[in-house]
Amino acid sequence: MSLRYALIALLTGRPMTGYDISKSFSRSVSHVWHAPDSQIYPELNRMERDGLLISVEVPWGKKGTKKEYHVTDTGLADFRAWMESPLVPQRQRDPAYLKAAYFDFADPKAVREQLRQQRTYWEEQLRMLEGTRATLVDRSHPTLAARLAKLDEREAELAVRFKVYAYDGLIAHARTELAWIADGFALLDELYDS
Amino acid sequence: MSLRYALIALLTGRPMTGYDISKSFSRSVSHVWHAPDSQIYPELNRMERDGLLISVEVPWGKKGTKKEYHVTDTGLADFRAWMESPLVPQRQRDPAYLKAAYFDFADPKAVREQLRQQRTYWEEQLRMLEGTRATLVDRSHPTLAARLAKLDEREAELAVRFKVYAYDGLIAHARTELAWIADGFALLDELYDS
DNA sequence: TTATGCATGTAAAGGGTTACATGATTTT
DNA sequence: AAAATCATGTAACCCTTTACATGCATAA
Repeated sequence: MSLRYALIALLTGRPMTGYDISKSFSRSVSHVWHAPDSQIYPELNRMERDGLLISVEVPWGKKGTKKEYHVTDTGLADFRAWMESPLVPQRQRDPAYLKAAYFDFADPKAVREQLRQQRTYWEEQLRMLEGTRATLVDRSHPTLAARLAKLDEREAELAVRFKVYAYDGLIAHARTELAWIADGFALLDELYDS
Repeated sequence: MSLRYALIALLTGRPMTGYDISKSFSRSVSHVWHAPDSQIYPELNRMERDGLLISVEVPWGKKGTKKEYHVTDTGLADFRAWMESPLVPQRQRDPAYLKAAYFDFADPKAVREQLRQQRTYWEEQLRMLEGTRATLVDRSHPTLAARLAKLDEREAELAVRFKVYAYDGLIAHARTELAWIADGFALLDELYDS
């Protein structure tokens, strides 16, 4: 059910087409939420049916049109209600920890290779998160900038600070993963090499 | 697909019934993986059909029997293959970060209440994780103890160290969440109270 | 004898992934 | 003229959740 709130959140910045949203979801927004096209378009239709969004037909090229989605008052009220509802704790289901607990079943070389892949992945994540964080701080992030234009300075300050706060959480998480991976290499050295 | 490997992992410790597994999944094992009864029993049947497990009928009470599942050689080979296969990075989809990025849409009082709930949840998680970690270190953890009985000291050392390593990752994660939550309270104080 | 625990599921619905499908528009 | 981008989906499958269903065994 969170997909629909991720969509409303995005659309509070500016009206977008399904395609725009899809692109956002494969770029910086994907740090906070991800969904493929095939999930986005049907959900937008359901949300319009439920009155959370309205679509406006906008000309595209010579003959075509595209649908730009706007958040309705109902949609915004729904979003606020969700924002204030208690957060259901996520169940642990990360294969990385499951695998780590049973590393003794795998060849140490294969384990090292996996740790290297994980390290590369999280280093890249961290780099992107820090890059996006910087664009939030200097207010150059496109979606954020669009939203800030509609707000006064006090409101803009809040919007920016909370987004930076969310990114700080993601960055801390990435750094924790990297530290754990480094510990993994050290453990392998201790258990197998010496 | 990881559920089946979580099940094999558990069953390498000792043969179990679906009920035993279900109980493990709602106790300490849930830190690493979680699944409800309704997912476990059908999956065990599919795994037996696929030759990864065999079930042995064991008497239970006067008339009844229960099915104890054992990992087959095929199952173990499959598990090892999975252990050495590359880890697919998990897509980010945690509502906590999504919400945090839009805290300006919610009433500060409601936000504080959510942070309190999150803090309580993670404090409890941390307490449980540290408790379980201790039972791994002193080898009193029941499932681990059962497995260690079948291993020599060198193998036992590896099994224990990797499990502790996995828990260290989970503990670091919980601490990172708690630090982030504390930062959230500080941010609210700064933005709304002074 | 009543409550708790042990044992094993089915059914329906929701959410997510992967693959496929199609056509217009803009850029090179 | 070809390639990249914009635009909008459908279909099938898989995994997970929630709710329901049933009955025996053992301990208080």
